[in-house]
Amino acid sequence: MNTDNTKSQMRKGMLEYCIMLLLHRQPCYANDIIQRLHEAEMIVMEGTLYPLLSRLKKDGLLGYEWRESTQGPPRKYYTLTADGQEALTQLDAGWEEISRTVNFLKQ
Amino acid sequence: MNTDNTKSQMRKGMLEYCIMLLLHRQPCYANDIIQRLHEAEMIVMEGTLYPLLSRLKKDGLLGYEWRESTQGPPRKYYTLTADGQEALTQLDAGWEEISRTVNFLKQ
DNA sequence: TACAATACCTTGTATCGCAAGGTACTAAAG
DNA sequence: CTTTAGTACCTTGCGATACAAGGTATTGTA
Repeated sequence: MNTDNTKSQMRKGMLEYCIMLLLHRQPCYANDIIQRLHEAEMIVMEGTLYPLLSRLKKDGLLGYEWRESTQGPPRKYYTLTADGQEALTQLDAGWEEISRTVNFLKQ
Repeated sequence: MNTDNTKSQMRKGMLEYCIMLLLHRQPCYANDIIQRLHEAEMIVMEGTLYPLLSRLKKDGLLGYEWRESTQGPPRKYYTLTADGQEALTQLDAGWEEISRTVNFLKQ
């Protein structure tokens, strides 16, 4: 079997939650997010992250501001909006529910 | 925002894991699975479950046997194969990893 | 024989993660 | 001034999945 694929599927949707958890603490730009999630043992690809950030921005959950960089082009620093905070609260509940379900099934 | 969709996405892939956790304990047929997962607060649709069971069967993770029913047509009772047990162990590790990641990000 | 209940399965749609590739800006080297 | 390397942002095409809706087959009862 290809458990890698299944594990990848298990991460689906979790990414959105993890990114919002991250931005809840501090503004980040794309490479920040990739690196910090990597430290948390969650691998994210660029091709996954950018469309996700754009979607959350479009849904009003994220905002961003441009900041200059000393070593290259300017960066988009994303932050949680008020709606984003509220959505995060609901996703916290969703995570708790999944967690309860798994622990219940595992006994 | 539509957090329902996000929650649905968060469950993606988890379903496979939860079903295997369930079958690890006892053989079940489709409606058993739907009902037991419902008790564990995880909603599954028929149109989701049947293709998933077929796929796991095809991958050699599940086997099944027909059993007569006193109230209707016979039922397919699915069980975990040896390969399925092994895959379940790997998925346990995957779940632990995700769980660690989320808890790390939540501090 | 007709009908309802149960059980299994298929098709079409939307969404997502990912690999690959592309564009634009900055700074340093020639 | 031009070229090159590095950084940052974004898009396209593909495979996989959950779900809604609809279909088929078997059983028992009226």
